[in-house]
Amino acid sequence: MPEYLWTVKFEEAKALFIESWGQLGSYWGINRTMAQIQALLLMSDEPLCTDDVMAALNISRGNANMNIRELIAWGIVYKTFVPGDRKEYFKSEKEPWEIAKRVARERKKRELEPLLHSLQGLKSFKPTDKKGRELKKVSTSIHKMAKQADGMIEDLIKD
Amino acid sequence: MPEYLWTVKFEEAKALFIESWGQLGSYWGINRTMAQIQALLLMSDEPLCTDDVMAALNISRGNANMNIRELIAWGIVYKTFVPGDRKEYFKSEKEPWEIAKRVARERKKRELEPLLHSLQGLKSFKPTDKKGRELKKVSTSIHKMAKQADGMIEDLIKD
DNA sequence: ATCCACTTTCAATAATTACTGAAAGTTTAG
DNA sequence: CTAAACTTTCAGTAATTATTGAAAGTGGAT
Repeated sequence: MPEYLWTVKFEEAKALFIESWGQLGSYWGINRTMAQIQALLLMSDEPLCTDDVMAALNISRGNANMNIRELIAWGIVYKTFVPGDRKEYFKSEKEPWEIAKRVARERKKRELEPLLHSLQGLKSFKPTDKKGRELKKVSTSIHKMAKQADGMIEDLIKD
Repeated sequence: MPEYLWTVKFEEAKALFIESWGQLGSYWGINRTMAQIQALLLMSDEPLCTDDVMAALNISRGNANMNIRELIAWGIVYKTFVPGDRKEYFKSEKEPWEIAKRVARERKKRELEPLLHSLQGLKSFKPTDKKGRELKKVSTSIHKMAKQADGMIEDLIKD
């Protein structure tokens, strides 16, 4: 088989994968570039440096740097060092389940917990009329559901 | 207790609830206004019309109309009619679990299924070198995880 | 047919969010 | 110390997404 054939196929496959994963980013609640950087690292055997990422995805240094830091903050990308090189290199967590858990943990912290806190605040509201009772009822049942979801996620992500 | 006290408290409680639910919208993957309209309907005993929603949330007719239609498309808000009135009125599904299921179903359809389709396309990629094998490995394991997630959601949302 | 009471659409605009690139900051080697 | 190699920041800009409001559309009543 001539080399150009598999080469193209590999590039296609790679592009398709990065693109798909980027789209899925919205499902995770992370932005497209961040997801694409992660996809790139995910399929790369060796760690990549900032310039590699910039070149592969055609993005600026600032953008690359910011999103890589964010991925590190989410705990799904690690910093590594290549002997004899001063540059920082990055590699992705490769275990899908581990990635899913960390994303879930982070989103819980950023989104679910603040909601639980607000709903908690509603507990001190004492209804005195029909509308008040309705609000009370709804917020209580949502509070319960949110706590239940929180518990489910908690179970899911515990180490 | 003087009336202004509980009145203010009800308004505060209501605002807090709408605000929180709106923020949570991003967790669900729906936009802020849409989530707020839903919160408003959720805590209202009687169905509301477009003008009620516009007034309560200070939004334009077009915006209200669009987002209400979208909520209906997601299956979490219903159209109802008030006898002797030509206007359309809307009420929310009130059962939290039912809402959660419908949101999950819709997002699965819009986001997870397209990803599964893309990953399916990668199955025809036959790696011929190290990089290719790496991509193959990663995409296969993610395909598996996505299918597993799909199955979990499928179970969760089945009637 | 025409008016009225509503609903829908959509081009223009506003608000938000993401990205760039150059300048400032940091670290290491010599 | 200074220079070089690299990383971070951030004001400006671009791209995307949400919102407005007026005009067009719909359908029932007279």
